[in-house]
Amino acid sequence: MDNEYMDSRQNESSLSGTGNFIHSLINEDLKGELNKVHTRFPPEPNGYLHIGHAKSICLNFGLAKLYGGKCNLRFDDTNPAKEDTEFVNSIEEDIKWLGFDWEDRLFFASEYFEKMYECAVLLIKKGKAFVCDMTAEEMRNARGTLNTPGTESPYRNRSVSENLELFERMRNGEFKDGEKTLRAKIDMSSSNINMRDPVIYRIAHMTHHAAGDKWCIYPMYDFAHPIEDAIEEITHSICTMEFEDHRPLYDWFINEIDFPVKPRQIEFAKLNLSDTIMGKRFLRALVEEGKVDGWNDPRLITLSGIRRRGYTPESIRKFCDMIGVSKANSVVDFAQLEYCVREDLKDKTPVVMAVLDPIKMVITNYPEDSIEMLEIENHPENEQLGKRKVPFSRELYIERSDFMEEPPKKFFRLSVGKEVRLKGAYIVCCTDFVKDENGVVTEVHCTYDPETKSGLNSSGKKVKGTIHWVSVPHAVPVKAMLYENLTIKDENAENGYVFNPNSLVAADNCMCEPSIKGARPMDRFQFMRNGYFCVDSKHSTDENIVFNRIVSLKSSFKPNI
RNA sequence: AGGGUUGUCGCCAAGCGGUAAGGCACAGGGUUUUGAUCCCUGCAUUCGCAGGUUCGAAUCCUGCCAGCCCUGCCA
Repeated sequence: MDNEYMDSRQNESSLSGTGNFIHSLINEDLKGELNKVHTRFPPEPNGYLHIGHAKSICLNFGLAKLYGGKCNLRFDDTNPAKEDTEFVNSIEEDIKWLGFDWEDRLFFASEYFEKMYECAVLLIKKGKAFVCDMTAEEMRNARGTLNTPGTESPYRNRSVSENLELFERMRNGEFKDGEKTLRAKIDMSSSNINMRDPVIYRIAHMTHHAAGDKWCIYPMYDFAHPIEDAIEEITHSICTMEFEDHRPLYDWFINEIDFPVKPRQIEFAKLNLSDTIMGKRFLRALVEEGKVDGWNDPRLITLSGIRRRGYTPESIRKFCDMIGVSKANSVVDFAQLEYCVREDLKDKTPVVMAVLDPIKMVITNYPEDSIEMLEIENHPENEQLGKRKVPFSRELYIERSDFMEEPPKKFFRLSVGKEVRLKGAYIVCCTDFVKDENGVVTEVHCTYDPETKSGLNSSGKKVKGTIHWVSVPHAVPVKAMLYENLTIKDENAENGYVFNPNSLVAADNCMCEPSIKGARPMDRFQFMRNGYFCVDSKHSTDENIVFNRIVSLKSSFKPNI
């Protein structure tokens, strides 16, 4: 490696802040024989990607970028029972959306089946693998336990030629599923159960999503993965902690098959998010029971769900960057993810006024038929976002929560006798209000001060609160989907959580200023004081716009004090 | 006859024998026509616990303790 390369690498490294333990390992490797970094993201196409996968994607592609190397996308499709082309498509889409590019390096483990078969034959010839006739149950019983050694298979000492013949017959479909397996011959008394003569090939008469019916024997992960890595000349094979015990096996195959390049497996802790379940089984159940709106329900932490919710790829990358990489199993606070979207959205998202829970405000001293078109900036700081005209009239919708009959101290909004500014318009003073027979406030009456017009305030009046509003005759009704945690804690539940039936609240009467007309799916807005919203890509139409709340705004307002 | 691995602030996380970075959260204060943003300020005399080595230990040694993973023909 030349010095120039080293220098640029270190500069990049220092730019990205403090490193993690994987950087240290790679740096050490680079001081030795190794002169390149080549990683891979190897999903099994058996489901949808979630934010935990994003961590791995950012790690693998990020490492490649940092070290001027490459990262492959490889589908680890060695088990036809679980895999489907539908998932390879969604996975590719999710990775692209996240902003990563595998260029021309899209691979499938199934492309290597012939090579893997040859490797198995090689092991047999070396006397390091044998065909076993034990049933799954027999094998389980012979495996021993965590505290006791296993016992050797009675078929362990078959001759090389018999093993060769039997293995070929396995491939030719002469045996039924489960009738025979190919096993590595290692050590039945190893304290590492993965080393107790693990199965490396099983029989499965099944159509493979990519290979079709070409094969009826399929390699196991432990055997296939090191071979896949070696074929692609992966230098650092990064996986999650639960594979730590498999590393000796990984190395065993690499050494026995004697690949010229020796990829190194490194394990890191997978992501856990507070109050969130990543498990496929849990998610699948919600989808199948119809409790959520498909795999891309905006409450789900699948990448497709999070995307539909309105999270940006930048925010996910920032998040993955921020949480770091270590071996300690940990739970990241969801607030950290929310911080990342707000951070990404705050400077580039136009602000509009929308009232989630409207009550009518009547400005009693404002002329009946008058309409003013007020010019309001689209963003308080980012002038590039321009301005827009917003109609103002005698009757407005305001947020129900912006009026209180009996306000607590430090309530900066409306109550009788109190003043607020209507954003971009006038300061109004509440004079009285109307209640229905149930005691529910239905209307708030105010008077406005013409001297206080936005930008032209000659009254010298200052007011503590500014609220948003929408002109009644111009209001565009929209639907706003407000989300809470998908799950709630329940000690009796299998994984400590159950579905939260209140995780979705639809604000059906949401009233929006007319500039919202024409909003397209995936357009994002800040609804002033209410949070960031994104036009739903599934249900929104030109006539009936549906919004998902991505995240609320932070608030230091403490009611009830 | 178990093995592997982890333990640094409420939550992430640097730290690699020279006297505890940073972010999130939280709390105060300032600016503000979003109770937002922005800007200050505060937030671990201590690193799972107990010993030891050392002038000096979160870092090295010994012994405990706790969490997580492993007995699929899943990945």
